[in-house]
Amino acid sequence: MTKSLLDARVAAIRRFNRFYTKQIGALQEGLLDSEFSLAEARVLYELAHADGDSTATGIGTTLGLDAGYLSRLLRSFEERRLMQRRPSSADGRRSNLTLTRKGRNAFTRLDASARAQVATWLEGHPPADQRALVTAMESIEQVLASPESRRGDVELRAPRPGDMGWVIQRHGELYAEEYGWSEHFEALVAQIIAQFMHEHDPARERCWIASLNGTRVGSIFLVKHTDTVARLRLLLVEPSARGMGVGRTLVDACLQFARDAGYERMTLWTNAVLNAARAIYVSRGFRLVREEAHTHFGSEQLGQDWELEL
Amino acid sequence: MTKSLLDARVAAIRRFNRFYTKQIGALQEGLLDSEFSLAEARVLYELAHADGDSTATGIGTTLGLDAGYLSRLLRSFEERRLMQRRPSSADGRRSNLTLTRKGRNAFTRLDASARAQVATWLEGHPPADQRALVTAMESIEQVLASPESRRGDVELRAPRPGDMGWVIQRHGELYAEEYGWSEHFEALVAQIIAQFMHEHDPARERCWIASLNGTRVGSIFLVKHTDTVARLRLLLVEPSARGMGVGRTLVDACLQFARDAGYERMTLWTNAVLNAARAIYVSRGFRLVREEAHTHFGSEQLGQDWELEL
DNA sequence: ATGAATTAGTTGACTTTGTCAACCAATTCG
DNA sequence: CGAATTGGTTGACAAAGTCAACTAATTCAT
Repeated sequence: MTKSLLDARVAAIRRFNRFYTKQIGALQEGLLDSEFSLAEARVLYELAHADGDSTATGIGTTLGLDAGYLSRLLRSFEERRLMQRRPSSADGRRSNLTLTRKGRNAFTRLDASARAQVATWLEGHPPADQRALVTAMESIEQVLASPESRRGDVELRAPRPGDMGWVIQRHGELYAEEYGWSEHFEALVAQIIAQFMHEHDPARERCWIASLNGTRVGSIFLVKHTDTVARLRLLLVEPSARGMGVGRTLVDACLQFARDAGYERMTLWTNAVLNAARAIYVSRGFRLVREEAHTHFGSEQLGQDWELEL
Repeated sequence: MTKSLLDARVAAIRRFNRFYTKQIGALQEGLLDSEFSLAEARVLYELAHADGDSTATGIGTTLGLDAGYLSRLLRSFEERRLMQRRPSSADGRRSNLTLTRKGRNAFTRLDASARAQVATWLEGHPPADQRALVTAMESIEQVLASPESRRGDVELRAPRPGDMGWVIQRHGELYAEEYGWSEHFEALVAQIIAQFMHEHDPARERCWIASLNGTRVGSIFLVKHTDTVARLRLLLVEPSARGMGVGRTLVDACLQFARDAGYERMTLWTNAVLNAARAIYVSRGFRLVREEAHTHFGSEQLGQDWELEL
């Protein structure tokens, strides 16, 4: 990556941090007239959401609080009869922390008022902004969350409004960005999809959209080539979701469906530069049957026909 | 809006706030081994970026700091020879604050190390994630920034890779969401666009994409109906950009182009529910020439043909 | 099995950060 | 002109956070 691009991103992130520091400050003013400080409210939240099996150290590390500070904070909770400690049976040093009924009530009240405050604030923005906001926040969380926790399950589903356009859009953008392909490629994709939407036999032709945590991350189409030969088209996996087996899942869904629909063979056309896709085809038993150079998408490409007996 | 939708959004925002509170905490640990506290660093930033004409109260309100706290903080800056006060000529109560050379140097060092820290952190994420992150952050800022500051200029441009897919996608999503139209509408849009991409005469047919701060916010197409009659199609304005004259700008570009291209008349087909679009057509002199009910998109609609002598 | 190292948690001493009310002096408003 | 407001300072104080030293239970290495 170029230095200037990284610099620009760093600047954008620092700007956002400054901006959101103020934002969070504004939203947390509601705590001022509650009986809890910000740190207390955060701890209370953790206690309420891991009820029974939270320990002081656990809370300390998740919230990044100093052990000493937390210790005093917890003692004050105990003195206010909001929380109880039970010595851990497994480890004599540890205590298990549970909210008392009073503590749970206090949390419920606090939570409700915080929710109401955010709701009021949110209602001051037009619905379209609200949606944009939530989408953007979710995408930030997803990117920054640890790789383990972001491995939500990839789900395959039937297309919904906007999905077909998305497939065209992402094909156009990604192949232009990664391989420099011209607008003729996007035009070809649009042509294929318009044709598919206009008329397809749902019993023998189908499209799947892969989604991860509600975000579109991939697509694949199976269409009829002849009565006995199925054709796989438009396999796409978002860069952000690569290496998670999305492509394999999509191809396997196609194979399964093609077998069930009574096809005897599957064929597909791809290009030699697409290494990741080829690896999947090879692993599923496809064989390369023909290669032909072409320049349909603005540069010299090696088109390939692959086939598989079902 | 339904209650549950608002609730879900509120929950998402609160989750993000908790999440990002930790994130910011982690990123600010770099300050620990500098000579400045977080509050000091923020004030220093403000001083460096409004050099000469910043006042104590101004900084206090932008950063949300208590006047008393800030007063002491500024005195400590003065004692450390980082900053100077000059009494304001306009207002005897005020002082204008300027960083000394030493102060500017200190800021430069601090800024460089903060930037390096963010860069290191950012480089731990794949480029696709970085891009997603920056995009999402910019979109949050844009939504939450004051309405004045977000009125960047709307620009019209020729389509680029992904744009055509985007037009299809947003038509499909928006009309499904706002009017409950079926997938047949997206199919129609895909058909029109596939046709346009496959073959159009750039001298007499054209597409414009409206963009605001680099984000796509609208589209319009002008195609040949007959040699003397132009047809306007696929006028779309993102909800987030409505009320900013995007639609008018797009229609006017079409009218201008059609006149220059030698057309004598312009026609368009729309539906009665689309009030905002109709207002634009009326204001530009279009006349309603025919209405016809249809159910192409899943519900009873009143299709309308409009015309304008150029 | 045992001594060393680590971990969970506490405590005292301390700094930083932030709040509140009272106050002064210059400015603006009616 | 006097009252209200604004920019800024100060004292007193509370909240938030840091650091090092400590105890007791547990784990690890040999």
